[in-house]
Amino acid sequence: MAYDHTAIEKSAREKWSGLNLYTADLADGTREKYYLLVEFPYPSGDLHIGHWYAFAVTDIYARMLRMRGKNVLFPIGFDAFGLPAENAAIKNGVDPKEWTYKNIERMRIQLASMGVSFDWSKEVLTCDPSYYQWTQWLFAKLFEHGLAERRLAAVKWCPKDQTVLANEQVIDGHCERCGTEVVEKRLTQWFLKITQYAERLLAGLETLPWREEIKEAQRAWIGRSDGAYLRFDLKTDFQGRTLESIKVFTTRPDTVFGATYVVLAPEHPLVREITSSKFQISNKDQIEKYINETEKKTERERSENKEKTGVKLEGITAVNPATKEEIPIYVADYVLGSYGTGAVMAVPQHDERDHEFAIKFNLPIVDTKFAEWGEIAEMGGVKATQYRLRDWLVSRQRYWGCPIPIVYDPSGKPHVIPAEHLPWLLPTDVNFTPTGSTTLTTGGPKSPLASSKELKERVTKIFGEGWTPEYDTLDTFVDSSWYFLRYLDSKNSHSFSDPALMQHWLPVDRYSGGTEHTTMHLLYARFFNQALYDLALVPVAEPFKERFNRGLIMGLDGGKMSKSKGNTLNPDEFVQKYGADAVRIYLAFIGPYNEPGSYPWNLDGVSAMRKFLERVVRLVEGHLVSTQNIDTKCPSIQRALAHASIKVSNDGDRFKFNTGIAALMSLLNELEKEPHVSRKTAFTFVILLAPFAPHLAEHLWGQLGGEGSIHLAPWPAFDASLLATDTAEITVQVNGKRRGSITLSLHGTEEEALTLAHEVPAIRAALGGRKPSRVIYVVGKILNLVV
RNA sequence: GGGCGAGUAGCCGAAUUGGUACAGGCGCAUGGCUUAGGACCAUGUCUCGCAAGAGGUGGGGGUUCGAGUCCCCCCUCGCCCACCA
Repeated sequence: MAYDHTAIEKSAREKWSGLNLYTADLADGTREKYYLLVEFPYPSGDLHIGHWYAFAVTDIYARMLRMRGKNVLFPIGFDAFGLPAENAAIKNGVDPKEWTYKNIERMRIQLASMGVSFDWSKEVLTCDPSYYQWTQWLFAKLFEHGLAERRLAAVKWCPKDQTVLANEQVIDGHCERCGTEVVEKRLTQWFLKITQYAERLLAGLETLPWREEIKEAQRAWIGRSDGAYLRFDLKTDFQGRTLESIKVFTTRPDTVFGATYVVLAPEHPLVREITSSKFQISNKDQIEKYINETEKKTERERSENKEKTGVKLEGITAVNPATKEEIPIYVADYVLGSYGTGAVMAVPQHDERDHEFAIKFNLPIVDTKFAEWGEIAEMGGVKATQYRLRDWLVSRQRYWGCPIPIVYDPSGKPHVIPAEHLPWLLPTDVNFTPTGSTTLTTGGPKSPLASSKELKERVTKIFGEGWTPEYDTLDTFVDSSWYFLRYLDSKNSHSFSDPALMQHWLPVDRYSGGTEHTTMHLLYARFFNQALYDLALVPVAEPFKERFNRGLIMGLDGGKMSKSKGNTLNPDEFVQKYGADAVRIYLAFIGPYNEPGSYPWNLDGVSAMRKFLERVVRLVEGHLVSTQNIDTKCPSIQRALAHASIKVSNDGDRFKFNTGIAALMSLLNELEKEPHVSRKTAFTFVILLAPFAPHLAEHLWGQLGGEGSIHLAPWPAFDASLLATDTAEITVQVNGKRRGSITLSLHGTEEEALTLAHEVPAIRAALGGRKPSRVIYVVGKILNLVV
């Protein structure tokens, strides 16, 4: 058999490992730099088709750019902290660290089987102290500048994973990781103040050449709303302390005349104050009961049950600042405590939700005039902007994560752990099982780290008696918010990254990743970098110039691959049968990589790619005997080669590998028709194929007598003039209908085109002797005669 | 419910700026080569028509000499957000 892929791939990989082909020289400023980044994997220990799609296809571009003379940085690492390691520990009693490093070891080998040209010399492992030392250092910087803050807040809690979650990790009221319904808890937790950057994150999008849908998804997530604050004075008939007013946020201050009641969220501090005080509210019990009921509800129940509920505060009213009328105040859970001021003015005439509530509670719905801004300002209205974005909750009550570099003094005040004590090591003497029991904080759950004796002793020893550790670890999204900075200088023990290298290599030129990270990792990383930029720690505010979201490979049934559906496919099976190169080409050919569509796996498709490669082998081997370069003078072959070279290159730039491969197939079809294909032509073809099928191309290169590795060979350069022909076939239309064509010099005039057109019988017939009233002539393309 | 994207052949998909719609592949058909073939090679493959020709990019309208591409309305699917005032 001419194409023994197993042997060919093995020997190609051996050759590469000896040549150190893919190590980027970051200090080399002589060639144009290109930082190609792909989201690093979690070391689950199992390489699936999704990984192939992510890495093998992106690799095509890395290889192509290298051959095109760019200084390419294509690094890889592992996002190695996270729950699965810990769950394995709980379930099987293995050490999370051991579990993780073993998986990494396995995945390195699996990744190598793809023939991906990663630069392993810059590998980062987020779980390694040499890495998380700097995660901690950066966190400390954010803390010092007021961008990390510990505060009591209503947070989302996953009962199964026994940890809090960031807003972004709650999907439809369920835990993003395990799908368990989340509950709300009031806990003191660490937050990164991403909301301070809402405006910057929006503005930055305008500077980026990303697909509109990615930008739009981020804009929607940030959720900017422009409106105003208005004050509704309270009218009370009780003695003692006076509550002056309720501040509401509205995007429609002009509808204030129609506000017929005011609603407070059950979490609104005023509600507590009113019910717990001596105020003369006649239905305190009822209100308290309602608040308790609301607290018991999950987020989902609260939003899914659209039936409006609420309780009126009896004995207290508000004054509409526009009409000066006294209006009732309600507590209702359709108003959220975490957005705006937690209080709204209800305008049933203009707001659907208010309308529904008004109907149910029999409140007036009045048609009103609209207020001018001048009037609103006179009422004390102040323009305001609100965001849907919430601060990023980064505390996790889990073991296998980066320890938060904080200690508490005897009074409970948090202090950053000084840099000299970093890395602040994750203790090993812990009970991994999260207990969920309450602790010293505020009725919060207990983190696994709280079971470590060593950690407590460490703190006492360094900071003194009465000092206590922070027991939570950081959300793993913090780890991955800066890993691409570390790639540039992964061994540096004095700094998180080298300023000069960052200056040269940032921003990342192209970032390839999954759609699911649009409002998580991609947003976090942008925020993190903007913050570091403001602290003069990184040279660019926007870390990623281009962003490409890839699609999804579906199962044979067209559905999303999942173990429960039993429609998963094992890439190893196909690699064994058809070879890694065929699998790579298949994935690249399955659809446009620059559009996040979903592409069903097709068994015939993989074998078709294998056949294509076999034809390539036959072409090359069949012409090995020829030492002459007979066809290199043949203009049609030269044009075909030039065309393919330019097409493959351009399509690569657009991440359209499907059409690039189609161009190679067309080229092969043409070459197969030639009676004689020279060695030089075969060389060219194999070089064009190299980014796609790196192993086979390496093999054929050797057979043809190529020196060294094909992956160091320069991309074939063709003069664009080769493609420029003197003449072109021009479509001739009569009244917009195609009636024939003429062949004409590109320098030909409209008169010449007309003369030639009149010589074509079909065109003459269509004209029927009439003289065109209008002639549209587009050089090299079309001649349209309007009669 | 709102936002964004998409809809092209039996299937996956091509179509730089508005300029010959369907490249490439799959599948299918016919023929060749074969003891045989699920291998390989050749040819064909949007629809109607013997042909000349006519029609055709989810449906309807519009702009234009010319629309898959631009504009308006509708339908379907996908993704994101969703009681965010």
